[in-house]
Amino acid sequence: MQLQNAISQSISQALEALFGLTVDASAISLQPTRKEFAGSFTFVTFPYTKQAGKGPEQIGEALGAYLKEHAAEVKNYNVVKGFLNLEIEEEVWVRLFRELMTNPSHGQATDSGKKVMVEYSSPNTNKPLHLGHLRNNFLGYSVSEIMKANGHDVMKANLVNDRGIHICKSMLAYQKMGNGETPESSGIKGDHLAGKYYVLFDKAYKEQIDELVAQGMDKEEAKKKAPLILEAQTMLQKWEQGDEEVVSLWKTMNGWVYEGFDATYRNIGVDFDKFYYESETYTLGKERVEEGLQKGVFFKKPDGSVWVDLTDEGLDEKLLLRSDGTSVYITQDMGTAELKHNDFPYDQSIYVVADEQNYHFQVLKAVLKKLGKPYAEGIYHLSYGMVDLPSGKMKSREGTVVDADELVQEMIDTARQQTEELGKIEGFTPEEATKLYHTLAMGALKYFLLKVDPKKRMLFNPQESIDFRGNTGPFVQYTHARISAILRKAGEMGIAVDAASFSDFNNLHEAEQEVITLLVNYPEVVQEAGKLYAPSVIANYAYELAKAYNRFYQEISIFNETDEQARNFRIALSAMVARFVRESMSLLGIEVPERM
RNA sequence: GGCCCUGUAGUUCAAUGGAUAGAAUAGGAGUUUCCUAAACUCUAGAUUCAGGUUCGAUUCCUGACAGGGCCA
Repeated sequence: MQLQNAISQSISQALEALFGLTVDASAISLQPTRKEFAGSFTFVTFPYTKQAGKGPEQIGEALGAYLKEHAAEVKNYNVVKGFLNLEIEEEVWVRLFRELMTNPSHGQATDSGKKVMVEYSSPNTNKPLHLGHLRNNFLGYSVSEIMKANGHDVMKANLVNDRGIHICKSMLAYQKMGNGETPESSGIKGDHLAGKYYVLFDKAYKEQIDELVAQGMDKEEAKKKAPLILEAQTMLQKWEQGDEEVVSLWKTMNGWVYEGFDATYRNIGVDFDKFYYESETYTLGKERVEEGLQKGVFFKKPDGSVWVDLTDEGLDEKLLLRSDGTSVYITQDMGTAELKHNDFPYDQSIYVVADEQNYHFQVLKAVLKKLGKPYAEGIYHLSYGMVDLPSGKMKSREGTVVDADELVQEMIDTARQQTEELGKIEGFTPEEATKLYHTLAMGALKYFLLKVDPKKRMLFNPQESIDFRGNTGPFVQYTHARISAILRKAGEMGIAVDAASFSDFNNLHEAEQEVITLLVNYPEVVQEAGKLYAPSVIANYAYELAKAYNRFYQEISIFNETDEQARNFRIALSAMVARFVRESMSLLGIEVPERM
């Protein structure tokens, strides 16, 4: 921000004037002053002791005195050990506040000219979404919004895994046991219906295995020889040959699943600009293999399989094409990377995929680099950890999966219950109340999943995690609702929110100054979040802002203030907090209510 | 066996190499003639271990230990 730059400049000049040191202003780092000391910015003198030939405290004192004298922004200073704390003139804060008030694009970067593709969600069409998918979806959506705020042109893509043996399993079970059941006839949401048959398949398959083992067959062999799995494999072959009956069933069942996914996506508030289907892309990539062979960067083994040697990158040799000419996952991904780049010539391609695929993406990037693809450099794997339950890892086969739709519904029920207990729905129409419960439920859930560093495995405890107090989404939402009440009242009183209404105001409370500092900092936070692909940075910011405001709200009265300018300023300050709470939360995909 | 990720209060999470390691929750004590107490204030409590680099290490490096993942 400008203020920091100005101070860095002054420090640079001071170092030159006092000690004859030439230090570029951009190399001078300022940090926010810790709460227990007076001041807003802190300059650390230790790194300059040798060059200056003075002790840290001496340097601090000399710099502080010089800055107080020469830098208009600096009101006062104090030196603790080697830390120079600088206090800023109050009118500087008020001026900065007025500037951001009248700047509608504070926090929205100008067009960067860069294209960024974000692939996320990417579900299988054989079962409904679960808690892990929610982390993925929220991350993908939020990172997309953060990239937009950083001025990039963003395309959100979803690569649907709609083919393969897992779908055939559901289809086969449906053929055998479905009796023509449909989402309409059963009242079961399409994706859940497909999931039901996937589970049925697995159960029957297991029984067959047990039977074979009981007859004396080795377990591994039984897994391969069970009639059901053989049938499923036959079905996959038929699908690949375009068998009419199989393809028709596949289309029908996938159609149900898409309707189900659509409903879930709408409910959780995520969307996509483009869908890719693996059924359309799974044959791609073989041309890339051919290209690599011609360029001599891939090699063929005697059995005809194609490999790439990545040992120079610290990776292994990797299979790219089987000896029978069929492709593997990495082959397909090479193809889709090219396809995506043709569709949308990205500078950066972000893949939001779980961390079990870390190695896979290292390989993908390395292989594309070997092929000399310029877009390889822009590939970034946004890797995230599993969501664990208190009982351990989620396992679909053991029925310990937290279903996304059910979880959202539970959150909504909890929101309703809590709101009713607190007696907060007075004056709400039923529609407004329903909307509020949804907003709160999604706020709690999204915030909970996004406030944590994506890399980390996280624990989801259904009892403890659904909290509406403390460092949570609803806490931030509550702050917005409180401010909205203030703004409504100000409106009724005919007080307009504008900078002119407090033109002579200058006397800031500490709590007010803290809030302004946070507001002024918002664009940097957005930048930081973009650089790190980290919604958690935004979540922390929103929390800090809400917390700082609540302190102000508690300590300082607005409408009892007799000084009109001070009152107007506080209303304006409140309005700006509401604005940036709203903006930062929207980067997380979270809505904020007017009342709650 | 090789490679990758993660180890911080009882618990769930923070901390561009900087000060006395922050929050939340659970525990203890308070705040309502006043704009929404889903709030605020106070209190107690933690860096897995051993080396190294540095004026300074939760952070960087090496090695253990623990948890998780990937590749055969």
